[in-house]
Amino acid sequence: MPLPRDFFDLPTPELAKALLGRTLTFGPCAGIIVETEAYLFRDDPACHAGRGRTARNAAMFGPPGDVYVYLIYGMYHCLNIVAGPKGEGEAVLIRALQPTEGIPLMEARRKTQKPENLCGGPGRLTQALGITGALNGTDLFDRPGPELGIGIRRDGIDGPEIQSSCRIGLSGGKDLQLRFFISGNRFVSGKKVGHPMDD
DNA sequence: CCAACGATGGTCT
DNA sequence: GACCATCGTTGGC
Repeated sequence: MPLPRDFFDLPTPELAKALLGRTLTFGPCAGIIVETEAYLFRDDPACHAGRGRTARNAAMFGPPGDVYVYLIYGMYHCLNIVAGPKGEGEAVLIRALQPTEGIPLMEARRKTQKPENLCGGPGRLTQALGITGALNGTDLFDRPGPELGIGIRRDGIDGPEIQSSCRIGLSGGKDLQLRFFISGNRFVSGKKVGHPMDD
């Protein structure tokens, strides 16, 4: 079952937690979301939308459930789900998946067979699923076909135990506890930072 | 195991 | 020209 449109109306940090344990699909590949980060419009120096709308971040100002994809370090794409009230410019970064479907294709794209390295990181999971900037500004609901396009299903891990920590790879906003992940899941990235506080 | 570093290109000042 | 919401490799322990 795809998640309903109003599922994405939760406050952004709540949505970041609610997405954990759900299944992200793209084409023949799928995985369970095990790690996310929230980016807020207010008082968040790391948020791309924080200093106004530009060509790059325009998709962040769309309605919740839209997709925001950007290129980082000239070679990797990062996948976000737009959140918050429309126009606020908030989003949830998808940081890691537990691969469940289309694993041979992921292995070919990632050039590795090590399960933790297929989707364990924001750049890795987009590479494994074949997600590029072409998806920027699309949404999770209007699909070209039943098994095409990007979507999020309800099935996966029920009632996961969630932990939080500071976010990864930032210069500003390090004090905010806006990274969320499923406790003990081996596919979570950045285990160095995994010193969390409970939720 | 882990720290350091370079690749690589779009975006913004 | 500086800055990245990253990752793979390298070289040390």
